[in-house]
Amino acid sequence: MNEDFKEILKSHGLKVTNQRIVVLETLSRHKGEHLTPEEIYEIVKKEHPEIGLATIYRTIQLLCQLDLVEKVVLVDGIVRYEMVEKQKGKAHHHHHIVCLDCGNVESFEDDLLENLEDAISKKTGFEIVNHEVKFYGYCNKCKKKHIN
Amino acid sequence: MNEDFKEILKSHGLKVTNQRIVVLETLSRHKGEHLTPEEIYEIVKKEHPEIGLATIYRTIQLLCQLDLVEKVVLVDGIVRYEMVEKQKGKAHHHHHIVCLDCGNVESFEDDLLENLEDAISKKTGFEIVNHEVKFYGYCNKCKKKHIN
DNA sequence: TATGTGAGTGAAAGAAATTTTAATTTATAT
DNA sequence: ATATAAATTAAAATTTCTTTCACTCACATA
Repeated sequence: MNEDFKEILKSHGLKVTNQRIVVLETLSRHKGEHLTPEEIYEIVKKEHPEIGLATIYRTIQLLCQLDLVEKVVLVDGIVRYEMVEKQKGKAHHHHHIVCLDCGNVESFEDDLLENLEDAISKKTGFEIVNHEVKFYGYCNKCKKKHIN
Repeated sequence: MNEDFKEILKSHGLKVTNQRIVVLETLSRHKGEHLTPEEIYEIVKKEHPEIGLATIYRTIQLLCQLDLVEKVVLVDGIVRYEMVEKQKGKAHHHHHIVCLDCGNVESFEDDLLENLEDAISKKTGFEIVNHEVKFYGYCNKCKKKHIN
């Protein structure tokens, strides 16, 4: 999986640097979480204080372009990143559900909307290539607090 | 409709200031558009150069809290605002379709997802209060360019 | 295995977007 | 009319992200 990454970099004519490996490994150790660039920086800094914030920004941008990492922007406007989990080399479609109280972001899978694209496409004349769904609500923990 | 706004402000214990009226009227004259704070500022400045950018920011935040204006954040991370169009006092649910080429944002109505909330709710344990759907693609104009 | 070259990096400066501060003005209740 | 609390202005500060530039390192080639 680390070797795969090296291959991906090479096949794009990019250099295999320690910084890139460290950032990807960090995100890999935090699968399912949605981290801000600053948070990624703080985690990386513990083991590699020599890696600068600018490199974190450049690297996550690169990882996004390589489709290894996904950028997530919620209504709060805060930019977060999450590791793309691939199955058989293909990333599966997933969406986000956000707790309005604790801010926790969970992912869930969904194929229900694929056929909706056609309908919207006909209606609007757009050629649709992607879609994004976010649900906002209260998670199990916060739901209880919320009632009181 | 202007009077309505004054009433809303008063009923929330807020003062009816010229700046607030100007900002709301400006957004009202640009229904269906999705403007950045800076764009709103530029439009307002033409008629009212004395109104500062900070006031624009504060006012649109206020208008959001009053549910008169909706904040829209796309994957580009740029924050835009649009006037909420109400029918019989109730805002109807709508979503966005974004052209990846020209950046144009269109709104469209949708009630197809209402029942989806229940399904997702059961699946995740979240109490869902809202959802947001964005489609990304190429609009009619750009579609043609895109093929070539 | 040594070496040249350009891609990548780090630190700092720079931008861009938004918020805060503090002095002043204004809406509105009395 | 006047007091006063809220709102505004302009500037400074903050936050978030990007660019610059000198330096370093990965790696293709010899």
